Amino acid sequence: MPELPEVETVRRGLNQLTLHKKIMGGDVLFSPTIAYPFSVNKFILDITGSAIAGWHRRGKYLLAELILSPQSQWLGVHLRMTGQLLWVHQDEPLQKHTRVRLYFEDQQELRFVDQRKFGQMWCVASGVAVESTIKGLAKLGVDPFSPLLTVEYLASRLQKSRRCVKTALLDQSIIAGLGNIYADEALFKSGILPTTVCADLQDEQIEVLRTAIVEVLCAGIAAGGTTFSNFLNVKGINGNYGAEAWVYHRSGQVCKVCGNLIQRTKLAGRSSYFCSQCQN
DNA sequence: AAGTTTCCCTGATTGC
DNA sequence: TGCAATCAGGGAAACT
Repeated sequence: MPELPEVETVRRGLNQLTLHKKIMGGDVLFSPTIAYPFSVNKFILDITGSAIAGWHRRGKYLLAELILSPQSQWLGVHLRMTGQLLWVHQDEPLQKHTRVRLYFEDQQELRFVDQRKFGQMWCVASGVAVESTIKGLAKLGVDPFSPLLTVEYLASRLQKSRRCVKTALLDQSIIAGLGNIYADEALFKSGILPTTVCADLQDEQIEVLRTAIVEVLCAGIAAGGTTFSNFLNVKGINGNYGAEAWVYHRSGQVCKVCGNLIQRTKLAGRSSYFCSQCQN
């Protein structure tokens, strides 16, 4: 499940490998992957001939600036649960769940592989704001690495809410980029139970939580993403974060800090892992 | 209106 | 052994 660190890992890889490369054409093997424009043929037509000026990230969205002189447009990608972007030679045998192929010069290819078919791509026409085509972007809250993620901001978003803090952390309209793994890890590092009601959090706890969020995301990026969920970077290499997890996916195993057994509960339909001794 | 549930999907795992 | 039920989860839509 690609979260911010995994998406950031992919972004950096794409910026190393695809910069200034020109799209010569493409094939869509599963049309629902293309969210916009509604015609798959128009999508391929629109992007063909343009060159990649750079990859950006907003939350878990990837945005490539495409230059088709003198115009520039945007290619948006969301990996959702199982999406992968792989930079391969066109002769590379197709992966089982290949959904979209973008052909570049020199027989190179950017391949979108996505087992569960939740991933999406958009081509946003030049002169159009990306948020108006990629609706999810308009709803995103602050980036965890932005100076806008202050204790005051978090307090203002949390203090009125009766939701569990874990559920709030997964809400992309508050903080953009956290998912189930790093939310659990951040709560563990903060010593806060996932079931804690947002409104009950003290300012000191919010400060600890804010710091922990930034720390776990930085650790995830430094490790090149998590090993969970078939995550691969653009070169097809798995990340290293899994072995470092304090609580995620460790129910029944001993807490690395206190030796207690890690527990699991379900909040808003998502598994939450925690240590009832370290978190309270 | 805020908060919860459902849905989309496939492969691995669990249970009878 | 074999098949069916369950689980996994990002985000949007449908619901309460």
